[in-house]
Amino acid sequence: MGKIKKQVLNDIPNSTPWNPAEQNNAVTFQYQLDDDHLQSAAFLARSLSDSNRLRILLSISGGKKSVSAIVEELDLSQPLVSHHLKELKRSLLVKVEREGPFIYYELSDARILDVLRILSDVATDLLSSRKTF
Amino acid sequence: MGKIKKQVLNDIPNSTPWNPAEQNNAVTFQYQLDDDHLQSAAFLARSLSDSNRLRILLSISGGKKSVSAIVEELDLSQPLVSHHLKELKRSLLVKVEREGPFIYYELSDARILDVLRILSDVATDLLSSRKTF
DNA sequence: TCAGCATATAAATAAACATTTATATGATGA
DNA sequence: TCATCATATAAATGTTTATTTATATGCTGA
Repeated sequence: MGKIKKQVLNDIPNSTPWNPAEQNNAVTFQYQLDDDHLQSAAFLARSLSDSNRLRILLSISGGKKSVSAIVEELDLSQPLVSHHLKELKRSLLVKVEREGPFIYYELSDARILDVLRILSDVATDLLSSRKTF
Repeated sequence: MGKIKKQVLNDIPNSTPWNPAEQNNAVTFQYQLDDDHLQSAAFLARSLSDSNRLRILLSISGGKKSVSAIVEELDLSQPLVSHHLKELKRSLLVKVEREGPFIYYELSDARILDVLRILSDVATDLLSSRKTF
């Protein structure tokens, strides 16, 4: 079954020293996640909490795309795509670039894909081993 | 007004097999993230989108804790903690265990901590040029 | 049985959110 | 300039959500 490669997590840049420890197939970090960090994480998680937004993010993860290209590819209405792009811009998850009448959007940090991969894996595992509930 | 059944993680279809073929060459992706997986990821992300819920998750990430212990530690009202724990249980992110009058909750998958770490790091980097979102 | 503690649930409220429909803004070429 | 395409914004709507207050349920010892 699919597990994300560990070196993806090891590649995470950070300025704090850390001691990884194995637990449940995950690298647990022992440096602190204070309330401010949790609030930032919650804010970004909120941006990732809509599946249409995730479809958009994935669509622009391989390179910049115009709004109309996204609209056609995902079969969503143009105002809806613009709305979600605005939200994603607010959370700095996309880079914007104008070229003539076109406006191009692009995923600003590829680690978001790692997050989505982990969440998807976790969901799969939780659903297959839900013996507890 | 027609009541719509609240979505639980189990409701999300996960029967689509992994596709070992690679098509997204931007990042080290091993499997396809199809719409079902994105929906699962969005569902879990939604559970992580509240900072009080993240504080609770972090609080029970090192081992099981009773509701009252969480309440005291985080200085939140008991109904609020119970409410959030119910949401976390709905998304299978916590394990529950009764012991006499006490009910213990525990993080069910440590990879969630990796997700929070990454999100926090990404937020820090994205915000490096400003103060808040 | 009852009292008391631990936890869950219900009800109410205000805010946030996703989506649709309609309209506005802005760039480009004729 | 005008017409048209690309995108953004506004308004409206129904839904979800976080939180508070109040009450109910469940367990245990006396």
